[in-house]
Amino acid sequence: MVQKNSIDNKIIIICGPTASNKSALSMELAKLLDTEIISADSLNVYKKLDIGTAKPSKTDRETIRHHLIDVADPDKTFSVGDYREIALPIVKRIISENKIPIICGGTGFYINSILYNYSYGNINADLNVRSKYLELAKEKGNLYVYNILKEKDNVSAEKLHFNDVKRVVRALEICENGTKKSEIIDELIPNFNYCAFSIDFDRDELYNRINKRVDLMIESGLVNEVQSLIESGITIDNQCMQGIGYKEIYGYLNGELSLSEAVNLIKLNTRHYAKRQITFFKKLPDLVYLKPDDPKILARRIIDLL
RNA sequence: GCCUCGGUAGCUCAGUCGGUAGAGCAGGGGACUGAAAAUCCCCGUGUCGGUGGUUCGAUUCCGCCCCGAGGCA
Repeated sequence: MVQKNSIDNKIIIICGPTASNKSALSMELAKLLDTEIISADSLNVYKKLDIGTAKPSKTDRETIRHHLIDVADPDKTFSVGDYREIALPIVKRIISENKIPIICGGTGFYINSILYNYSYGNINADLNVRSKYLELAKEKGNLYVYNILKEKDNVSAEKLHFNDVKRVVRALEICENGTKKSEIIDELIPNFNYCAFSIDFDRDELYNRINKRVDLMIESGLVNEVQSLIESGITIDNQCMQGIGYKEIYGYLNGELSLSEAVNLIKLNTRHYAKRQITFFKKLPDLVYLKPDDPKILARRIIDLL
């Protein structure tokens, strides 16, 4: 066990692209620090999505307490707001027990919700507003909807591309509820004294790891997992089915793709996703990049750095 | 052996009536305030198979050669 010094408000963040060994590192670290892990992953929150989300194993979860895993049913929507509402109290509780919480995950958007007091306009998702504008965009084009936003909140519109329909619609959603997105002024000061780490694989190596991992998921029964989700009534319209690995296998089971086409697509989409994650995390201040190594060694190194 | 069609970006291909070339995909970079594994934006120099010839100038026309696909013997 490692001596705990002044850990006021201290948290550890293990982030970075998919397939970079974050979970293994967090496990080692949690063991050494005798603490708990808070997952920051937009699909780990869903029950029944295990293989395709590379969810931590039962054994790992019995050894170290994990949070924000299996907190939503697959037919439900889930948002950053939901995430923060559950995660923040847990982080605070662990700190109050004089331990250092470990946030581990690849969803930078979720990590930010813990780190900063984003208000998100304090407005919930409004499915009616969304579908209204989405349909309008389909009928009359993205630019048409964008121009509506321009009238209602020009400042926000200026910051968005007219094709970025989801963000345009979200901005309109905020308008419909009285405020303007551009009037949100959040002071972005970290809530915690954080140390953030990411394992920095060479791009080629990371992509190899991704390809192998996808093959492994298929071997482990991803197709069956998707099949049983479908049998339980989940469709492509459910939010969780937007997950990489799920939408492609859905396409295969639907007869739109051959299995090998689906698998190749999963690999491709995962690579693209990893690249987006890398870009996102570049903006996290003071992120420490670790050279790839055995998780136990990396965990030790992190403790030395604390 | 003869005939035909190909050989252009990592891949699939377009194109230049002769003035050294451009799409999609891959790949790279970026954005990100309640869908984020989502959504969106930007980035294209490559002995135009090789070699001779014609020409002010050839990837483009002509000859020969090499490679691939098909056809006839």
